[in-house]
Amino acid sequence: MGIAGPGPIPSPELLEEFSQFFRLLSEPARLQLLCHLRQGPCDVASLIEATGFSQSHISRQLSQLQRAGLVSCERDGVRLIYRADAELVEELCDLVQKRMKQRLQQQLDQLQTA
Amino acid sequence: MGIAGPGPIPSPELLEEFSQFFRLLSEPARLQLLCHLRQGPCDVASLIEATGFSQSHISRQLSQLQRAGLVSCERDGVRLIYRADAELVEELCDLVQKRMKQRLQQQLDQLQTA
DNA sequence: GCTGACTATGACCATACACGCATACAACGG
DNA sequence: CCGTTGTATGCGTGTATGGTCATAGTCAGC
Repeated sequence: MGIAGPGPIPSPELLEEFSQFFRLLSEPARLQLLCHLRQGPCDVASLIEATGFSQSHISRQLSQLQRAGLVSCERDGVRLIYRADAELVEELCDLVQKRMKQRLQQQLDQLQTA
Repeated sequence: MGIAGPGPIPSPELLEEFSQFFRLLSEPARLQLLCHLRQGPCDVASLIEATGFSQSHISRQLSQLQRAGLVSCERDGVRLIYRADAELVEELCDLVQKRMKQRLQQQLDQLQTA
């Protein structure tokens, strides 16, 4: 009885929450930041260096991820060290990736039988 | 070694594909359509009736979902019957929902110990 | 072929938001 | 206390896209 399973249609509020969550992952910049942080905790300077984004942009994206609980940070003096919190993102991406492979394989098969 | 796991940072192209996929689910309207279709195959008129969206809007959203392989359709005379294809969406939503419960529970616990 | 029902698409507007710049705020060292 | 460094935020801009209306396309029956 998940949001997308058989059963009553979820309330607009619930739909809104789900969509907001997925929206977080719908931006390459944020996914990129999450990928870097999955390598291990990281300070903002490294993220700037690695991604090429402006400091302000990164700050905003990280705070969004933090509000969703996907990322947390601790101070080291004046710097902030961020870390990726949930393995949820990995699981989600694994599912999508599996599905992508599947679809590509199907298309391949169709080309070969034709 | 998923996109978000430890290992090399995924290419921009891959990040873009993932984000596009998640973007599909980042819109309440599309989630709503998916929810309805999970109840069973459905023609467009019913979707219009159920959601209150305009015909053109629904048509666009469905074609987006179709391109991603989340939905497919067959003709019944002049009408189109759509059906939700992947259980992927359900799995994704289940994961997110599990995570949401978890976070809410944590917040509850914090309130009770304080 | 013509008509009527259903669906897709082009044109358009309004809004959301990514992104950068400048600046204000916070924390350490002198 | 003041300068330096690092982070957050107000503001402006450009772009993407949700949503509607009008219209063109598609299919079945007469």
